[in-house]
Amino acid sequence: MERTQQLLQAALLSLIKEKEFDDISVQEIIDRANVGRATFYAHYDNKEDLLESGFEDLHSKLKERQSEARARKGSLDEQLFAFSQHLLDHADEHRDILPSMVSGRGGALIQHLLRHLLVRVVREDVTTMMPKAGAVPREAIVQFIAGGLYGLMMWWLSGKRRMSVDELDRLFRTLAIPAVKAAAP
Amino acid sequence: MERTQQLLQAALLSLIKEKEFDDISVQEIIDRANVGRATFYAHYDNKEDLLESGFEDLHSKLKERQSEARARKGSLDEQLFAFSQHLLDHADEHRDILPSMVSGRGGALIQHLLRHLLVRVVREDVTTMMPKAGAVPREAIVQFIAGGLYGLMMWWLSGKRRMSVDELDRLFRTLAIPAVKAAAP
Amino acid sequence: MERTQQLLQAALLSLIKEKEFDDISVQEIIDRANVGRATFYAHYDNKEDLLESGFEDLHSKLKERQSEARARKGSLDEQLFAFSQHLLDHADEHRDILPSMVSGRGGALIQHLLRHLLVRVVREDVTTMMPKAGAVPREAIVQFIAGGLYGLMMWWLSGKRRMSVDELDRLFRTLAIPAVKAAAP
Amino acid sequence: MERTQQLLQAALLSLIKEKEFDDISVQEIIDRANVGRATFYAHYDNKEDLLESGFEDLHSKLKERQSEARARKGSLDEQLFAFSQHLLDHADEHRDILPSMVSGRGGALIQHLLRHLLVRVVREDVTTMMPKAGAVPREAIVQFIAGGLYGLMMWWLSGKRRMSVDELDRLFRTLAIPAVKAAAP
DNA sequence: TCCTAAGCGAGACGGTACGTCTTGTCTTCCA
DNA sequence: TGGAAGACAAGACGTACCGTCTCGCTTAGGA
Repeated sequence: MERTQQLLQAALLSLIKEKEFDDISVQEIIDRANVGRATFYAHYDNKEDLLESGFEDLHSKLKERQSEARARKGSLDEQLFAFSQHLLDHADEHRDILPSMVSGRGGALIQHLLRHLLVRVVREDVTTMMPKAGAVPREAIVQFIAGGLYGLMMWWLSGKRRMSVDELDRLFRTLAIPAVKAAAP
Repeated sequence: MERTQQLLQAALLSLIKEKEFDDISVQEIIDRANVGRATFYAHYDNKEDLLESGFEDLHSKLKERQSEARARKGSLDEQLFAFSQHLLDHADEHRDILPSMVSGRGGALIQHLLRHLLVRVVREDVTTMMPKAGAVPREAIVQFIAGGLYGLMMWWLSGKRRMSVDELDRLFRTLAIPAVKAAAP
Repeated sequence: MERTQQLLQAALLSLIKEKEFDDISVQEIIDRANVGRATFYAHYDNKEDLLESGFEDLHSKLKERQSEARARKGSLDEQLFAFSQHLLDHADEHRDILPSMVSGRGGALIQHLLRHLLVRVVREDVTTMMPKAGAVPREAIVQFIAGGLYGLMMWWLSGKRRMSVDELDRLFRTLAIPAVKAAAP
Repeated sequence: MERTQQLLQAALLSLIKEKEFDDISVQEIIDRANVGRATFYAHYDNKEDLLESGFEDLHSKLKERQSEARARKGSLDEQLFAFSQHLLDHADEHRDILPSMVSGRGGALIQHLLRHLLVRVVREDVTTMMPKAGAVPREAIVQFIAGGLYGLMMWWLSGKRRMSVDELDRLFRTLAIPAVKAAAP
């Protein structure tokens, strides 16, 4: 990745920890990244585009780990949703982005992108693990599970009570695996 | 509800079918509603506030129907998530808002509000039907189910293939009820 | 004249005494005038337009005095170029704009506008005083005299040696009146 | 003169016939000249500098012809302003630059440079022909005559009616020589 | 013949101003 | 007296251009 793009990504990330995404201006981003305005627009269409590209990078990283996990042996239940550990770890690390996400005003886009990311990751998992469709369309399962996981994550991250990554992972599997089994026996 | 507020709500609704929420300016809303600028700001803080108030109204309506449904006898499975029919009906009616929602740019806030609405509705249901918490925190179930329903709805509404309200309702229950049962036996 | 326009005119005038016209940004003008950016552009196309409007106002004022002067009796020589006194007085008052005019960079436009102003004023005078054209086209006389006056003024204003308005006026008439007489006997 | 400088001069000249000077960007100049950006700035400070250098070259050329003309015998009236023929010829050749000069916006700088050129040329002439100052300061005469000539030229060049170089030259002398005589008998 | 150095094209970059747009406040004026 | 009309200050937006800078490529002269 280019130096400039890294600088911009980092600047946005650091700003997002301070205020809502909508309240961040392009000027602030480029000031913090020490980058010219034109340069910013040479790389990204607007700040939304910059944010999106960050999620894109995360997606690539997750996808990679996913294949690695699948390469390792294990029971079906273990292989299913093997990405969740890495994902939740990552989320845990970036907990301080949370304030920017809870509010509907500035966080809406971030939430949308996160959900979109989850859908794609879950889809890749479900597609691989359950090659043939059952009574319930596979995409319906994907959307349900991804949505459920998203709900859990938002609740977990914004919860006052501290819950470990493992605990949440277990919760997720407790809820998700029966749903999958019921839909595709 | 006041005449002015109705005019504004209607104007926004009609505009939302034409373009994304973010691309709608206050000026356009008040022009279409034949309302003065100052009057708009007398009733709402900003256009987000106006949008939110629409969801608030919807919530009240759903809540009402929910209690009615619960008053009627029926199996536990029938009583659980009894709101889904009404909700999906409503969504089906407003299918034309969809284009405004799929895009991340302008639809993010609408999506956020819809999800928030679902969480509250599901929470009311789960709280009533399952008074005591089990191994899985009740709120986790709520968030998982609401998120899953949200995912299903987005998929259903934007799907090319036309699927009836009943069909989707059945899908939802197939996926959700096993999850709940697994979490709170 | 509107309050806003006056504020903007005054702000520009005051800035022009500090730096060259080209180095003044719209932002500086509106800051000093305590006016919003949009308001500026509602009244003027750009800063050049604002500058031009100032010269337009000056032209109106000069034209008025010109008719008054012509109403009074006097020899032909006295009536010819009767505006010069007022004009030079005005220029003398705004001597501090000079630094902005000498440089070719920022002053070019101001000089152009001043010359244009002189042409119009001289034309009105010559047209009135010499109704019928001679061997030399009347417009040629106008352009020659206006250009000459312009040259004299620039020299006078930027001259180190202080010369009174009256002295310059006499110089101008010494040079201009023979030229006119030679062209239109 | 270096090849690069010639290319740049030519590019600017050709562009100036198409649009106003202010609307020409450095990028356009170097594109047309097939020259790198850095190379441009190695030779000139900015596009104004490039334009100015063109006038500088013209000045040298005129000065040369001026001395030649003075070397030839002739009446005083013939020797005075002997440069005018060559100057007007040159202007006539470059008539197509005119549109760029009439507008105040982009033409202001060109006009300024032209006037500056005329002042210098006239000054050299007057200084040589009238060594001792009279009642009217010699510089005042220079400025008046140069300004007048400038006015005449602008009128001539932008006039719809086609007038020959000789005709204009005669007009100029008709107006200028009496003025000089009146000032310095 | 090789090698260094200068001159140049290409173009990325930080910076700045532009003119447009929308926001939320405030004032005016009409019904 | 309430609300439509709209003027306004504030400020972000995306675009355009500037002048600086760093790359390689080319080309010519000296070793």
